[in-house]
Amino acid sequence: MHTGTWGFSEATHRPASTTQQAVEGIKQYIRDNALKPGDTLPTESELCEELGFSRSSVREAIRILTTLDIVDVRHGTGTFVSSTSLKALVQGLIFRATLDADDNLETLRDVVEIRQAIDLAIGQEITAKLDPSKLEQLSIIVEKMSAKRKQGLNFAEEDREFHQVLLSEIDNPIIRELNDAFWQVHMNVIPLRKLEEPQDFSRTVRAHQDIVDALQNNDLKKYQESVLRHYEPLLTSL
Amino acid sequence: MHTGTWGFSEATHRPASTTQQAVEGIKQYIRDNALKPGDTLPTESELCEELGFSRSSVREAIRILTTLDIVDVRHGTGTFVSSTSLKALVQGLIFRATLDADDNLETLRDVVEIRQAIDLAIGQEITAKLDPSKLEQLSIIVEKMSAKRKQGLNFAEEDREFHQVLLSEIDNPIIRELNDAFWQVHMNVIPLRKLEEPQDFSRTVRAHQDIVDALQNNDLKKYQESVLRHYEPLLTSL
DNA sequence: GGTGATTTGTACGTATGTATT
DNA sequence: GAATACATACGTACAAATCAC
Repeated sequence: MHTGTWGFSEATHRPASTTQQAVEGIKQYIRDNALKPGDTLPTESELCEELGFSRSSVREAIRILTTLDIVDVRHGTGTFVSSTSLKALVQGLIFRATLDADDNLETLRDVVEIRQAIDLAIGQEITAKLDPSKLEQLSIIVEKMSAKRKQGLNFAEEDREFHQVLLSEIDNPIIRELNDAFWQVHMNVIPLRKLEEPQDFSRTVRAHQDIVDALQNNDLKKYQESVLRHYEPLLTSL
Repeated sequence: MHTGTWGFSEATHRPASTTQQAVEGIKQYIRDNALKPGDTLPTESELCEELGFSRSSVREAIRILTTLDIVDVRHGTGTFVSSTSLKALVQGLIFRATLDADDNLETLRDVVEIRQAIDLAIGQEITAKLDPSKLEQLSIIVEKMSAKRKQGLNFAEEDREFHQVLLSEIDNPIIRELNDAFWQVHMNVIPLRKLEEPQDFSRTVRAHQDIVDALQNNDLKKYQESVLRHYEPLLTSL
């Protein structure tokens, strides 16, 4: 039983649409020519000739591949191979979260729970690969966060950077991308809700500091407690 | 600083393309009319009027939303709201895996590692929500797996079902979907590689039985050991 | 079962906006 | 600024699938 790319078991073996054929054709072109991220693809008209499909079909195929972040189109310049990311996951989850934004916030809570689960799951690898220079980086970021908070400024970028540096020692790139993807979803959904209380910001900064401290002591248990404390104010408010 | 849906900080505030406007328009239409999965959207021509864009732009927008599994298009019938899934994540990761299929299998290893991490992370919730009827279901599935293995048959569907039932008690739907998404990626990528050895299949069946046993004893530690054993043959071969 | 109406799918032509040289 | 190459947008026509009558 072959189930195709989507994992369905399509009983009806309908011939793939022209657009889908074009999608597969372009994917195959990338593989055959071993194109790397940043490499240019043929122009739309060239792709039309190459694949034997009309402009419309090729364009719709390119839209699909753009959405999956497999290619990157720059107006007036050309089409390029993209370093595939989890952009589509982010978009899909943000839309889902905005659907029920008015009456409940389940999706946001789910997202935060997963961020917490990821941070907990990587605890062992993180503490094992302790790197003094990374710890130094983390400390500096927390200081910046603290400074911004005292000025009443938003420290979202520092927050993102903190978690990225924290994950930078993790071998598995997909975990790193999932981590950032859920961070993006989280931050895009938060504005739809009422803002956090000021005391929560203060607690958040302290929680980041706790994580650094735990890592400095190479203390897995304390790390996990700090992670739980980091997300606690959010989860209880949801 | 507003960063838009993608989390970028676009310095150049270029006006969104017509296609992107159409995407947002259709999303907004779904929200405004509180459409639920399965509900029909206006026809393409009606959407063109409603949004004021040409058919091509609306079509490309629909392609994007189809890729994100936000809408579902049926030829000759109409366009429907879809229950958003992680289909796009699956497609993107499968493509990534096929890129380096010939020389290495990093992506497959990364995917298996994440499956393992998810199964480990849910251990506490799983063992806490022990349900005899679910355990019964799991036992039956393992028996089916065992029977199929002895006949030399593929038991992928039973494997999928096992992990779905295992996760069915988890509250967080996104975790359930992630679990299934990574299962799909895993199974779609496996055929690109050499088949597993027969003794691995036997070990896999036993590992599933071990998981059921651990849950029957409500033994978290044994559950985690079983999960590790479940993925071990795969990870070492990668 | 067949026919026509409806809806999406494909093709092509033309004009316009955009970036590079 | 001009020329070129490219993507973007729109409109129209027809093909293919589906459904109701």
